[in-house]
Amino acid sequence: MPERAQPAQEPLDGHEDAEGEALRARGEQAQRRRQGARGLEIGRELGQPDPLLRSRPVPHQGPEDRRGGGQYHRGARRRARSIHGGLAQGGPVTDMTDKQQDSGAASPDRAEENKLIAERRGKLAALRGRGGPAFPNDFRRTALAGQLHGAYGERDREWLEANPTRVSVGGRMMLKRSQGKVSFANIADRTGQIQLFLQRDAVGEEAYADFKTWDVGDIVGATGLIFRTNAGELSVRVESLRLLVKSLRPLPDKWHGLADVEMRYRQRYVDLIVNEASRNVFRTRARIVRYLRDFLDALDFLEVETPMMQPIPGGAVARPFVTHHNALDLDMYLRIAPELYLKRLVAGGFDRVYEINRNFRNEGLSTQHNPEFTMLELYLAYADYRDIMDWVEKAIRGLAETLHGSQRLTYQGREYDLSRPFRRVTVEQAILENNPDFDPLSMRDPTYLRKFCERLGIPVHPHDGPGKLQIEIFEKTAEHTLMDPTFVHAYPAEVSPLSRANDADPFLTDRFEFFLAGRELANGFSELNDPEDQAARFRAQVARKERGDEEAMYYDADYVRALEYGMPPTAGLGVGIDRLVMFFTDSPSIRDVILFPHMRPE
RNA sequence: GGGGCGUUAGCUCAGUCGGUAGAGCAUCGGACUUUUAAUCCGCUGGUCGACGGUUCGAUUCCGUCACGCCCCA
Repeated sequence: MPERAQPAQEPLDGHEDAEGEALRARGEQAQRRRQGARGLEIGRELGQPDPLLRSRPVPHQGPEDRRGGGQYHRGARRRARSIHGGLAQGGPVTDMTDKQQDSGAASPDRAEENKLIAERRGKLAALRGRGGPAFPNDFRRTALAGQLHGAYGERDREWLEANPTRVSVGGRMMLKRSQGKVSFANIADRTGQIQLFLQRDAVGEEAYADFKTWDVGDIVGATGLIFRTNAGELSVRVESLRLLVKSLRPLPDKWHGLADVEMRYRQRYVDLIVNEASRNVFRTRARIVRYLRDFLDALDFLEVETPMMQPIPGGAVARPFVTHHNALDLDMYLRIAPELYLKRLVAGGFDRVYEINRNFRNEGLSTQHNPEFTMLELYLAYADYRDIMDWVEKAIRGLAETLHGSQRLTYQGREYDLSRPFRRVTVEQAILENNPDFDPLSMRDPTYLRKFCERLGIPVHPHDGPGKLQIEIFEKTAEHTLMDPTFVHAYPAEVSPLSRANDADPFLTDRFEFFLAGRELANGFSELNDPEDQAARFRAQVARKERGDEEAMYYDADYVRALEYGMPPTAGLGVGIDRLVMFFTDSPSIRDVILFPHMRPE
C-alpha cells in the first residue's frame, strides 16, 4: 500500500504543506550533516529514513521549478563535495586512482564511443546549456510501481476517476512509444514497472517536445493521476515530468535483452537493468541468507566476524592467497576458512556461533568454483555430527518451503523431492556402490587402493595413505552420482585433520559431507577437541607439506593452546552458500549467483 | 594444463564454397491524441576479436595470441 497514494481532493490544497514538510525533512538532514563527515556517512548508512517509508500528509510534491535552488541544496552540495575532497586527499588511494586513469591511455571509453553515444552526449550538452543541474537530486517519489499495482491493480476506470490519486513516480525508462501528440513510456523502479501516459496538451508543448528527445534508458520522474488506459493498463496520467539522469549508453535490445554471458558478468549493472530473471536470482540469494540467519538466531546462535587476513591460513585444505602487511612487514593470508577462529570462540564460551562471509582459495575457476565464495560456518557445543545432519536436512526443507512453497523442485531439468528422508551412506559404501569390481576386503589396503587409482587414471602421490586414496576414488567415481540429497559420512581421519576420530574405528572420523545435484554443498563433523590428538594431526600435516603437498595445513600453535584450555564437545558445519543458491535458483554456474564473479581483466 | 565451441552494427543474430557484409530492434528524419516489442515511410550505422601466413585478393582458409563458454585433469 503506497503510504502517500491518498486521494487528493483538491490537488493544490496542501501543496504548501507538502513543500514545508519536505523542507523540514531536509532541514533535519542538513543538521545531521553538520555533525561532520563521519556523522554524514553513518547517517546515510543507518539513520536517514527512506522517504518512501515516511508518511507525508499529501502525495504531491509540487512543480519542479520550486525545488531546484534553495540554500539547503547549495549548502548540502558544498558539504558533500568537501567530504569527497577529504577522502581523496593525498595517500596511496589517490595515487592509485591517478595511475589507473593515466595508464588508461587516452581514455579507453572514447575508443568505444559510437554515434549513438555521441548523439546522447549532444543531448546532455544541450541539457547543461540550459542552466540548472543536469543531474538534479531534488525529485522525490511518493509511490513505487509495485505499490501502485498492488493498491490499484484491481480498481476499474470509474473508481480511479472517482477517487483521483496523485503520485510521483521515478525510474528508468524501459520502453517508449510516441505517437504524435500522445506518448507512452514504461518506467522501472526496484519494484517493477508502471506506464506513463503523456498528452501534449496536458504537459505542455515544450515539455512534450523535450520528452520526445529523451531516450530509453534515461531516468525520469513524473507526477500525475493514477488512471486506466483504454486498453486497460494501469498508468500515470502525467501532469509534469523531468529528466533526472541522461543515460549516455544505449541499453541492449528491448526484446532479446542481454544474452552475452561475458557482458552479463562483467557489466552486471546492465544485466540487472535488463534481465528480471537475474534480479530475481540475487533477491532469492538474499532470502536464502536471511532464512539461514533466522534459523540460527532462533536457536540462540551468536553471529560473529573473524579475521579475513590471517597469519596462518587454516581450517581447510586449500592454497591461500598471500598478501602483505606493510607496517608489520608481514606476509598474511586471505582466509581459506574461518574454522579455527570460530572454535577458539567456542573454547571462549560462545558455544553457539556462526559466521556468513567470504573465503578465498587460490585455485582454478569453474562452474562451481569462484576464488572468493561465501560460506556459512557454525559451531555448537554439546552436539555431534548426527545432530548437524538433522539440522541440515531441516534447513534444506525449510528453504524449499520458504522459497518455492514445495518440497519438490527442478534443478537443471531434473526433479528433486526433498520430502523424502535424505540418504545416509558411508564413504566406503559409496565406493562399493559405484565400483562393482572393487574388492571390499581390500578397502584399506594401500597397495590395492593405489593400483585401483592408477587404473582410474587418478594421479597418486607416494605419501598418500589409504584414507587419501579412498577419497580420490570416491570423488572420481561416486560424488557426481549423488544427485538426490545424500549425507556421506565416516570420512578417513587421514583427510580430516580437524575432525574427531570415531570412538570405535580410529581410521575414521565422525564427519560427513552433504551432496545435492552431484556436488558437495556442506561439510560437517564432530570437532576434534583433544589437544594432543590435534597437535599430532597438525604434525602429520606439516610432514605432508614438507613432502611437497602445498595444500597441507600449517601447525597452528595458538589453536592447540586454545584446545588445551578445553573446548567443549562440539559439532560444526560449513555450507557453501553459492552452491546452495545455485540449486534453489536453478542456476547452472556459480557465476550466475555471484554479482561480480571473478573474470580476467578486460 | 589438455580438448571442443564461440567472438560480425549499440543489442539479438544471419552470411560470405575466398571478391572488404545483411536482417530485426535501437539511433536519426518524417506521419500519427489510448499504445503494449505500437504502426507506417525514409536514412544512417561495421578495423567482421588482434596479429601473422597463404593468395592477385582474407571477415571467410591456415597459424599464433586475447577474451569467453563447456568438458577433462
